[in-house]
Order: sequence, then structure tokens, then C-alpha cells
Amino acid sequence: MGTPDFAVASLRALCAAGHDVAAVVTKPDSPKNRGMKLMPSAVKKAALELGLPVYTPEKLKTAETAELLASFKADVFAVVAFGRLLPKHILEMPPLGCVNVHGSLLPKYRGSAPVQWTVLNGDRTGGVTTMLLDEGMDTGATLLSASVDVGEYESFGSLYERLADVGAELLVRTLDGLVDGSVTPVPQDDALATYAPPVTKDMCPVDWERSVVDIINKIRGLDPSPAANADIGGVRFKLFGARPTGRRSDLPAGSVAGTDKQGIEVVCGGGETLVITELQAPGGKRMRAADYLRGHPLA
RNA sequence: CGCGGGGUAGAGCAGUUCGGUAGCUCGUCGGGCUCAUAACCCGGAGGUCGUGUGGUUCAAAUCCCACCCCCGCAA
Repeated sequence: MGTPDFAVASLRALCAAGHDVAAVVTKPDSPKNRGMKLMPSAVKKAALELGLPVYTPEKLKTAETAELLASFKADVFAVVAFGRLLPKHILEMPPLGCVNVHGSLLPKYRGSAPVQWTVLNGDRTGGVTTMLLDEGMDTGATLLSASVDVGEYESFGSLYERLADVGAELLVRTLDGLVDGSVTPVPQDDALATYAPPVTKDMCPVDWERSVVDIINKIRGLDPSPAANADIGGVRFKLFGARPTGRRSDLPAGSVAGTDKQGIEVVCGGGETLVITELQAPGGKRMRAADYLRGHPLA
């Protein structure tokens, strides 16, 4: 069970490892994108490519869904970013339980956006954890975990892709370990738990009064989506790349201190400046700030 | 039929309103200047103007039609 691309890596890994994937369950196609076209989930697309049977139940709590899931007679349900909480009777269905892959080192960052918050908070270490799902939000006993170093300027998107792969490999090892008994559940210490709530649009505008580090963390933590934004010279840009300059300016926060081959230098809180290196203007593609400046010189 | 922006040289753009010799900034190549340079000067190459051997016209990047692709919003 899974929905977005984060889960695709795990699905492919399970197949590659020779596991007998009886069925793939994912969210129903939903109207998305331009034209409101009905789009299948990333997991559905991958499952179809792999030639696996795909099921997209509208509701989980119905008797039909329960019968369907039970009919697979699965040893275990692998649940990766499914996007729905499973009711108790489903959690108890498979003999080995429901194994989940979570994009953080639990109990840190329980919730739906662990990878984003790892970057937004400027953590230099992130990771993935496998766990047994219970009825709570990422509160189940943990099985295995793997930590990774986070690059100083790494984007959420980059870390997300890496963790998807690490998590996929960890999932395979976890399942093997559950079968041979080398992996055992360890309850989480709730006292250490923190939460990673969903990222929302209202987090996107950049507050230039904040420090250079805070702003850079916000930009890379929201890259590629939904992307930090800011008005520069009267234009609403999405911001993707930024670096500290080590320089200072007496101009007020949010002012453009200058432009050069690196990009656009903007004043932040305390007078420190950073340079925007990658951005996207309305209607345009994401591009290096230097390229943008070639066709749109800022006076 | 959800709303809207866009496709012109390797990159980013102007030119389209009001049809009439393809422009700008950067990159690239060659030369010059300089102790030196990412600076400056001179010169060159590079474009079927998204596609249709589509329509209108003496003439289409520009007007009309169809299609493809990209992007933002909204979901």
C-alpha cells in the first residue's frame, strides 16, 4: 500500500528482492493538474508497469474492502506513504503486521512531512525508520532505522529521493528480518516524540527579517514543492537556490543589494545578505538567477 | 469543456498591438589591450521564429485555423 513516488522505490525494491507481491493498493485516480484530468497515483503507474494487480478502494472501512484485503492472504502489508490511516481490523489482518517506512528517525518527526521538516529545521542528519503500524500517527514500535547525512544546501526533493531509496532497501531488510526473527519491535519513547505537520502554502512566503540561515533552510526545505516565494522588484518569484554571501548591507531587509553572476543579492535580518541563485518567475520555467537576469535586468 | 501565461541563436529575452531586410544581454570562436583578469576593445560563427511544404497576402515571427510541448493558479 502506498501512493506517491516515495513509495514507488519500496515497491520496486520488494519486487526486485523477489518478494511475492500479491496486490498493490493505492488511492483512487483523482482529478489533478491542468484540465482537471484524472491522474493515477505514482504507485499505480509503477504497479501497472510491473504487471501487478492494482486496487484503489474508495473507502477502507467497508466490508468489501476488508474482504478484498483478506483475500490476498498476505503475510504482511507493506505500507509506505499510503496517505490514510488503517482501521484496526485491517492492521490486525496480516500475521506479521503492517510494516511502514517513515522518512525520519522516529520518534522524531512523526506525521506527514518528516523529510520537509528535517530540511526546514536545518538538521544535518536525517533518516528512515521501519515500524509496525498501530492506530496512532506513526506511534508504532520501530523495527530498523538508517541515518543519512543531510547536505548543507541539500533540497527537500534531493533528500526525499535519497530517503526513498534508503527506505526501500531498509524495508526489504526489515521484512527478511521479521521472517527469520532477527528483527524485533522496539516501542517508541513517546517523551522524545516530535511532530512534522503537513507543509502548507502559508509557510511559503519568505520573511526577510529572518536570519540568512533560516531563510535558506526555508527555501531548500520547500524545494521543489510547494516552493518558497517572495516579491523581488514587484515580481512574485518562487525561490529555489540561495547561498550566504558573508556580506552585509545597511539597506532594509528584503531590499535587493545588487546582482552579479551568482544571482540576486537580497538583504535579510540583521543586515546580512544572501544571494538567490535559482528561481522561477510567473509563467516561466525554473532557472538560474543569472539566466533570468540576462533577459530581465533589474534596474 | 476549470482559469491563465508562454514556445524567436547554446542560455535568458525584445520584436506580434499597426504584416515589409532577425534584434538585445550573455555564452562561444578568433584577434587586441593588460603584470594580469571573471574587466575592456574589435571581429566572426550560430535562428526551418514550436509543428502544419495549412489559410489570407505582392509580402507572415507578426493576421486566421488546427495540432504538439512547457509553465502558473486551482484541485
